[in-house]
Amino acid sequence: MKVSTSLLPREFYDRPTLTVARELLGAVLVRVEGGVRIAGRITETEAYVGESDLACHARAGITPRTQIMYGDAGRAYVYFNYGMHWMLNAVTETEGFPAAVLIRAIQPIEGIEIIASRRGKQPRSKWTDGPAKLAQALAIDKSFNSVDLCSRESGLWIEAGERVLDESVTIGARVGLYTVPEPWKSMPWRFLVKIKEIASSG
DNA sequence: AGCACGATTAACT
DNA sequence: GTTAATCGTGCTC
Repeated sequence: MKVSTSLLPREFYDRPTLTVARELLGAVLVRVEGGVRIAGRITETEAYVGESDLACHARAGITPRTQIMYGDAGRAYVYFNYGMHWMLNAVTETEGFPAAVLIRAIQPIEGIEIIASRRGKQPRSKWTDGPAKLAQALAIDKSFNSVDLCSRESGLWIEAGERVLDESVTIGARVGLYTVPEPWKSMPWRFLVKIKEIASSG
């Protein structure tokens, strides 16, 4: 096992959001809870870019909820949805420009027992294959909003992982945007590692 | 102060 | 394929 630090630096996030969303595939989301590591390889992301993107929460401008997206890159934007689900995003781009990458799915690597205890009612393949599922598996909630993902202090960060080849990546329209108008609804800003790759590597 | 809605999931048919 | 669950947020009154 790799022991040396491979924490993704702030410069990684301070780039165009689509680039960050693409390159986060294969990176490792890490959560330390009571000294125990829970980690997973990121397999699906979506980009939400600026006030003009009507699917992005920042379409409403700066509010108490969205101000984190206007801040420095590399922080976590965690918000509540549908009355019961937490979603984890990584803030991207230069301070002042609101954008973030939604982390939609991971492939469990470490802390399997803990993930199983939280998600065990479901088949293993469904433990962390949705944004709210991985948040539940890693015990991520409102208390993680605005924490710095470029530091290990908060117990939540992202490490560099194996590079995912373009031929293993599927790009498509973001999902769940039922009432978002075109062209935003169909923007190909969703990135996922092909199922075949997930199955063969895990 | 009140209200409609949502970057979803799980349990139905 | 359909739908209920459930509450923070932002907009309207």
